[in-house]
Amino acid sequence: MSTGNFKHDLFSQFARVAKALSNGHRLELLEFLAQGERSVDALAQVSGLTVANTSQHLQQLRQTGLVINRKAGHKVYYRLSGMDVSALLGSLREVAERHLADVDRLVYDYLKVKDSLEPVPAAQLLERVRDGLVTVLDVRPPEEYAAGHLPGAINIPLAELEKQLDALDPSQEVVAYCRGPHCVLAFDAVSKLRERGVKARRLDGGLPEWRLEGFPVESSST
Amino acid sequence: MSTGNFKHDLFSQFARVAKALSNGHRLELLEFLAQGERSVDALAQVSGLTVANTSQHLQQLRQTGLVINRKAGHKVYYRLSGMDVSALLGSLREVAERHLADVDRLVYDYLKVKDSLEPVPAAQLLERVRDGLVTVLDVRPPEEYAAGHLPGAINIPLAELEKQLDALDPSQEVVAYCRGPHCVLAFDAVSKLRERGVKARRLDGGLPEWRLEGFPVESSST
DNA sequence: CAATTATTCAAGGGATCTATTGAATTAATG
DNA sequence: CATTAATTCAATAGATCCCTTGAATAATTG
Repeated sequence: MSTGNFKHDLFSQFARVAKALSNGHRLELLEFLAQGERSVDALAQVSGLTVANTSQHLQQLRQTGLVINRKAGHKVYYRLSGMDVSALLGSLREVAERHLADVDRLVYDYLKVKDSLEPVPAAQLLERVRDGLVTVLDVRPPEEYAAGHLPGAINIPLAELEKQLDALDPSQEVVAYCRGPHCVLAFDAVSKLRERGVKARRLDGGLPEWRLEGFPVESSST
Repeated sequence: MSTGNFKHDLFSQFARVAKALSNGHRLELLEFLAQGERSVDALAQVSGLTVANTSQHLQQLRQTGLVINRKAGHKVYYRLSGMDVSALLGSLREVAERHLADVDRLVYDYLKVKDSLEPVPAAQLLERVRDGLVTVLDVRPPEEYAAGHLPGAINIPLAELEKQLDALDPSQEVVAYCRGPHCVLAFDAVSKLRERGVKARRLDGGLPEWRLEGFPVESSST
């Protein structure tokens, strides 16, 4: 009977994919890649890993089909192989948050205390942008903003926020977002804005989650 | 700055969950558990693993919150901790099938050749059952059927199928299902039925996927 | 063509994972 | 209360994973 072998082989393949996700550094790399395409050394910089180490992790991700790369000049650019990878990461995040007490506590301690308000659902934000009611604020680094952002969003990286407060219309509510549901940038931005008396909330999820819902994404790259 | 530590800790936790999924045997155990609650030795039997080994794998799954257990008599029964775990497994499956050439080939060689017809979507099956147009056939072992099955489905394990052909109304189309999208039982059942001249198709997905769509599940256990 | 930049390759030690074995718990049974 | 059944625990060897280091490969630049 080859059916036993088939099942075994199939599950082994699924396990390969899970194994690629079974390392914190690789998950972090994937979150960066979910913002857009990036070169190896750019990823090494933002993740704080050695270049060689980054390269090896990326190759593992590539061998399991989670990312693909292209060579341009003497740089190699990696990106997610599809939005289904973002969906998988979202599933993983959700299960971890729901069933691991450690995660729940971490999230509560570091994030929830900073923002007791409910985040704005993506669909609702879209409506309110159409009606001109809110300013959408992207607090990620400019490279990530350039690679893709919410339509009409303005980009003020967190570090610049205090200096550029006047770029915001004080009569409008601000909705801030960054890389994903657990990215601290948007939490910090919202809390800073509120201290300055600006009405601010967080988007529910970051750019990858917005994309996954099928909403339009603007790109500055020409 | 504690934000770096927070991110690191968080991704490490996500990685723990992925690590629990990074072994073929554990994935197989999870697929069995997605059918319903089962004891350790029942799982050891169907998976072909040692009892001690099965127990250790189950404990790893438990430590990452993917399964929970309850003690009854001197048996311990494990089950999935939630349907989000089924959803995560589905995501993993989908990504693997879409991006790993090996999986695509495996599935094609072992399954697609057996059933060139498109499977029936769950929603469509529900309609046709209401109209009394189809016989729903559950080809899993009786324990799994007892733990939960599609409303009105009859249970004929694959091995019994030839003997019990007369239990099927020959004028009706049969829709067969089993444990999931890659479970061979339903594929084999459909092909056997067609050889006997019975009009047969497969359900798209198994019981866990049916549940995930929010459709009703019947249970024989009293 | 030599020098530089970005990435990959190769080898190593230390840690972690897996399956096996046999003993230890725990709860039911006679 | 001794016995049995189901599960877990503990210890072990072999495999795999992770990071570091230093060299090798390509593509670009002067």
